[in-house]
Amino acid sequence: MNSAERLREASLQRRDQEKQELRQLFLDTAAELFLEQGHERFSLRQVAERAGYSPATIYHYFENKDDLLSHVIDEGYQLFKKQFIAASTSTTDPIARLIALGRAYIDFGLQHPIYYQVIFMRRSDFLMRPRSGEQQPRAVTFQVVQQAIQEAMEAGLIQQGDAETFGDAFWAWMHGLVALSISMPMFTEERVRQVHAEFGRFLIQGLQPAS
Amino acid sequence: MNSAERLREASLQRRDQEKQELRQLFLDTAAELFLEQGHERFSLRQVAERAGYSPATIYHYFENKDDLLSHVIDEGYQLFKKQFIAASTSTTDPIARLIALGRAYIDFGLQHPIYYQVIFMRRSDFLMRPRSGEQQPRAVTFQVVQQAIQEAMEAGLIQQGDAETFGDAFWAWMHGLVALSISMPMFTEERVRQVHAEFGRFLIQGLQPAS
DNA sequence: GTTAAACTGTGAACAGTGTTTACCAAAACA
DNA sequence: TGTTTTGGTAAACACTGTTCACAGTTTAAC
Repeated sequence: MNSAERLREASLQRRDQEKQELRQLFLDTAAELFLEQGHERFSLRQVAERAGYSPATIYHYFENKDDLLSHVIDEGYQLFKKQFIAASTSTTDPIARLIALGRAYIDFGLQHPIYYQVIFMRRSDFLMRPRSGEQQPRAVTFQVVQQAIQEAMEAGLIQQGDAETFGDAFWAWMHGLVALSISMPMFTEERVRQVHAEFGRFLIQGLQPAS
Repeated sequence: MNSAERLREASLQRRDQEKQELRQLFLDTAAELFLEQGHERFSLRQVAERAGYSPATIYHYFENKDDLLSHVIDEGYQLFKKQFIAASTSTTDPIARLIALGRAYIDFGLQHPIYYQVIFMRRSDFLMRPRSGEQQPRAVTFQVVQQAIQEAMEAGLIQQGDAETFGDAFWAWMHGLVALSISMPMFTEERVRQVHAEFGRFLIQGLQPAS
């Protein structure tokens, strides 16, 4: 490889990096604006203005508004995934794991309501249509839950039954709490935690195997 | 009252009725369009066009888009209320009543997803801010639930506890099922009913008083 | 009966939105 | 040195909710 070729390659690389940097700038600005304004007010033109570019420029880096938004949402989902997986690996006891998963789920919803809202309430289609070869979210969020349930059943810690149905029930219960807290101002964080704690007992009690 | 006065009054009445009729036309057209297009696409200008009037005319009958929409939502809420109250009065047994209320709640959500979505997921503020002297929705939907819970507790049918917390848990559970079915296509009506039926048993079991 | 006031509806405009297209300057290539 | 590709943009299009000045009509007052 001669000098001219090396120069050419370096130039290409630099250009490519600059392109990636601008793309990242749009992504960061979009995420910032999205978390500031929420899903409803989030506007492409505002992203462009804040980033210091014309609205049309964004279309050279993203297909359209949905495309840009889906990447922002993905950041939120990765955050959720990380916290959820961390809770899953925090213990080996199936029951303790289920409790930890429930807590992690609710924690995420309460700490990142805007992300939660868009991921699980408004634009769930972004998660349902698998992106970049990944599996569906149901896989990661509820494979882990279902696995814990399965283990608990096999260990005789809870009643026998269909693990998938149990998993969906688990999801519905957690989602109900978080979604209500987001939609209804009266449903404060404190209230959610109290209902969750108090009623979790009855659930566990009802799930105990007949002795 | 002489002839001239009577004529004047009749004329006034006619004008007033025409005004009410046009207002109702806007309301009907809006409800129709809303149920057709959903909350996101619902547009004032489309309502105007379909009703055969200029967009500006609507502003003589409603404050703004939100005002018009809130009246549409109210129709949906009245429907919900009717079905919910009907379920409540269908039996005197507290446990049976709770089960009937749960079923009615889920039925409404599955049969009127667009109304449910806007009432309980997107624009809950419309219900929270009391309109036309009515009480808050929490009152009607969950007074009835709380009452049944209270009765069940007093009759010794379920464990003692805070009826409000029990009511919120009931709500969260039902809302979780319905909200997931609306957000996640995989959560079919069939699946919701199955999870509801299967898991209701465990809930009831867990709530049974220690014997 | 004439005049003034109130009512009813509208066209046009404003400030937004997402998106497309033609164009321009600068860089890369031949 | 042309020539071609690239990165960015202004302008336009088709929408949105909302406001406002302005008509035509109906009512009220003198």
